[in-house]
Amino acid sequence: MRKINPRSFKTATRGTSREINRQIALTLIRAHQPVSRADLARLMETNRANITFLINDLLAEGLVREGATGNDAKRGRRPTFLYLDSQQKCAVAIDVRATRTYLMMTDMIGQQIENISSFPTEPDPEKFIATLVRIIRQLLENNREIAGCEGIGIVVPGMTDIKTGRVLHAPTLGWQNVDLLTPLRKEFEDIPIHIENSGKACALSQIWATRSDVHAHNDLVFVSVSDGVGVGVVIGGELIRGRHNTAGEFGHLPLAIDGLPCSCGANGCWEAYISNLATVSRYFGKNLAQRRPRALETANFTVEDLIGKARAGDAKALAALHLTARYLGLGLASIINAIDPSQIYLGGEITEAWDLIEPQVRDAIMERTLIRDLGATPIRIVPAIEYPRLRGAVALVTAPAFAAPKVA
Amino acid sequence: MRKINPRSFKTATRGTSREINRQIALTLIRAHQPVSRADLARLMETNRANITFLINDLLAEGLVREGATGNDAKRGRRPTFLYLDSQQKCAVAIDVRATRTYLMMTDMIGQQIENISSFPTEPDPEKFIATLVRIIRQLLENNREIAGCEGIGIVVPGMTDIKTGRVLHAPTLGWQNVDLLTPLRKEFEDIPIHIENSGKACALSQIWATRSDVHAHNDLVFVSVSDGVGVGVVIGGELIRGRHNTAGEFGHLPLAIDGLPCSCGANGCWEAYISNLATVSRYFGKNLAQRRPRALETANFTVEDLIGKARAGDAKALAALHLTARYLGLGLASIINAIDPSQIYLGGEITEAWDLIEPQVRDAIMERTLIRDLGATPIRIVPAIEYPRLRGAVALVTAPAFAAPKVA
DNA sequence: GCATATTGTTAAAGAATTAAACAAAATAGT
DNA sequence: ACTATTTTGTTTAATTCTTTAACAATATGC
Repeated sequence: MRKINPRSFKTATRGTSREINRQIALTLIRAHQPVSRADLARLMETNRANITFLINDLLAEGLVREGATGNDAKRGRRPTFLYLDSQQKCAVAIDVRATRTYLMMTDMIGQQIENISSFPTEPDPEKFIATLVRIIRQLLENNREIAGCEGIGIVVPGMTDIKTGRVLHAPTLGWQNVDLLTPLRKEFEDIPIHIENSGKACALSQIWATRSDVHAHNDLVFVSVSDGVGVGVVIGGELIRGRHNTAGEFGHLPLAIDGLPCSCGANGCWEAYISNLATVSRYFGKNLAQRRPRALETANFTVEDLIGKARAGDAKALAALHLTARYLGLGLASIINAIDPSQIYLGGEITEAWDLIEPQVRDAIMERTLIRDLGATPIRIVPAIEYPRLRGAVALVTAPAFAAPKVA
Repeated sequence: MRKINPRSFKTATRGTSREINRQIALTLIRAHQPVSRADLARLMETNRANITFLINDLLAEGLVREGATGNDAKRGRRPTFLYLDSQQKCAVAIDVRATRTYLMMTDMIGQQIENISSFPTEPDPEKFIATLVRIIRQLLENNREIAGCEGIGIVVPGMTDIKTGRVLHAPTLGWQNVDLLTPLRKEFEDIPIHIENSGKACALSQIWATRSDVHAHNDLVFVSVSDGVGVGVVIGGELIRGRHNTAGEFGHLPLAIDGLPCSCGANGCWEAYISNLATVSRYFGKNLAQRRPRALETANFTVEDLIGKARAGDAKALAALHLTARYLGLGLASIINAIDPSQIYLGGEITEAWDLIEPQVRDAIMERTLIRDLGATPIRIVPAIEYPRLRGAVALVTAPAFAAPKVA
C-alpha cells in the first residue's frame, strides 16, 4: 500500500497502459526466453492480439527479434520464438578496487563479450582516469562490430553521489570527493555513465540476475565482506538509497560502542570485527585496539592464506576464522531484525571458508534474532567467480531498459 | 528503478489509466481541499475535460462532494469547490497498551467524531476481547446516524501477523500467539479488521497525516520510546514489512553485545538502554545488569515523574535523562546510517524532556553517523497529545482508499 | 482427407485520454 | 449600460489503446 506523493506523481496518459505492458513483456521475455507470443498472452493474462501489437513495436525498435519456430505442442501451428535482441548494443562494466581495477564487456542481457581485463589502480585519480579512458577506448575499438555502447557502469568501494558522479569518500582507495563523471563524460560524450557504491551494485547484481536455478527474491540484502563491509538492500524490487545515497551502511553499526577502533573514526563498528584486516590481525595476535594495526606480515598475508592454514590443520587459524564468523553472524542478525529480507547474499574472501564457519555464523544469528523464523533466513554464498561487483556494474547500464515505469 | 517481478505483476488493462488518475485525484483533493476541477487539471497537468469525467465517477460513488463556489480569481466564472465526502463512513481505532486500551472514532479523513474513550487492558485475552467487543458495539450504537463503518484498526505493542490477525509476541501485555481477528470477525461480520504493530502504525500515522504545516516526507522513520522501543520505517511512501512483518525492529540492535540484559533474551539491545524502565532504574541506581530490575519504586515512579524532578533541579534525575539521551542518539545514528531517511519522528514519554536532552542526542548522533549531512537528519518530536498510535490505527482503515494502485 | 487444435493476424467494438468548441458566469473598461 | 475578456466546466469529436471476434496458417490424430 503506497501513498501517492501529492508533490511528485505522474498522471496516467493514453500511452501509460502500453508503456506498462511493454516493460512487462520485456521482463517476461528476459526471464523466459525463448518464448512465443501465445505464451506471453497466457503469462500476462491478456489476449494474443494485444501481444501482437506490443511485439510489433518492440520488433520495430530492435529490442526483440524472432528466432526459430518451436515444436513443444502436440498439435497446432508451431510458435515462433521471441528473443531479446541483446547483441546490438553492449555495456562496459568497471570494478575499481584498492589494488586493481577490472573491466568486463557484456551484451544487453549481461552475456560476456570478451575476457575480463584488469590494470593496477593508480592512487592518483587523474592518472587513474587517464589509464581508464585509454583502456575503455581500446575495448570499444576491439569490438567495432557492435553497433553501440549503451552505457558505462563504474563501481567503487566507497560512498558515491550518483547524481554528480563524485566519489565522496573511499578510504581503501584514499579518495575524497573525486569527480569521476565530468572527465569521463567529456571523453565519451554520447555514452551514459553510471557510478555506484559496490555494496549497492552487488545487491543490484542479484536482483537483476538471470539465473534459472534460484528464484529471484524481491527483498534481499547483499553483504560483502572484504577490506571493508559493503551492504546493499533491495526492497520490493528496488534498491534503497536514502536521501544521500548512503542507505544500507550496516557496516558501521556497533557491536560495542566502546569496542575496537574503526577506520570510520568511531568505535566498535561491525566492520572493525569482521574485515579481512581484522581477521588476519586476529590470527597474528595483533592488538586490534590500535588505530592502525597494519604491518608487513598482515599486508602480505591474505585471508585466503589464513583459510589455507586453517584447512591444513592450523588451530589458531581456525580459531581466528571462527571468531570472525561469530561476529559476522551477530551483525547479520541485526540486518535480519531490521530488514527481514527473503534472502541474504554473502560475498567476500571469507566465504571461501563457508563450510568451516557456517555453524558459528548460524549460531550467532540465532542468538540475536527475535523469532525463530528470522534465524532461518536463507543465506546464499556468492563466490568471487560470479563477479558480483562487475555484474552489478552491468546492471547499472542494462536494468533501466527493463524497469517498471514510474506511475502514479 | 524497480524491477518487475516476473512471477507477480499486474498487466495494464483498459481501465488502468483511469484507476491511476482516480487515485491521484483523490490524493490531491485530500491534500488540497477545497479545490476546483480547474485546479486539479493544472495540478495533474491534464485538461479539464479529463477531470470532469473523473470527478463525475467520484461524485456518483459518493466519495467526493461539491461545496460552495469560491471567489479567488479576479475574473471569470467562479469555481465550484470539491471536498472528500468523508462523513458517510467512519473508522474505529483501537490502541492496546499494557495498562489501558484507548478507542477513537473518526470520519474517513481522520477527523475525530467522538471523544477518546478507554478501559483497563485485561491481561486475559478472552476477557479483553469480550470487553472490547462490548465497547465497540456501544460506540457504533452511539453513532447510528453514520451510514456505515469502513473498518476497525487495532494497534498492539508487539509482533503481529497481519494476515492471520494474530499477536505473535507482546511481552508488555504478556500475550503470545493470541488470535484477535477470528473472534472479532465473528462479531463484526461485514467490517474489515486490521491489526498492526504499534511502531509500524506510528510510521503510517505520519505518512498519512494531513498536516499543512509539515511537508510530508516519503522516506521516514518513526521511533517510539516507551516500555519498549518500537520502530516503523517508510520508504518511498510505503511501510516496509519484510517477510514476517518484523522489518524495522531496530529496538534490539546491540549497543554492546555483552551489555545489559534485554527482555528479548539477548544482551545489550538498544531497548535495554533507553526504555522507560532503564531510565527510571538508572535514576534509582538499580543494577541494570539484573534480569528483572523492576521494583515497587520503579513501578510507581514514571519517566514523567523523573522529568519533573529534573526540571525541579534534581541533578541525579537530569544525569539519568542525559545518559538515556546519549544512548538514544547512538541508536538513532545506526538507523540513520542504515536507512538515511528524510525525517525522523520521535515519540514516547521521554520526548517531553526534549529541550533538556536534545544536545546530548545530537552529539551522540554526530559521533556515529558516517557523513556530516547524515548527522543533520531532521528530528520532529511527536507529542502524546497527537495520539500517533490511534492515528496509525485510523490510517490502517482509511489509507487503502487513497493508495496507489498496484501496477506493473 | 477431415476434424481438431494452436498460433498469430486482422477488423471491428469499446473505453479511455485529448483537443477543440462552447456555454456559463464573473470582472474590467469604456 | 454594454462590450470585451477571462475563467470554469461541459460537450462533441478525434485519437489511441485494449478487447472481442473472426479468420488464416499450420500442425497432429484418426
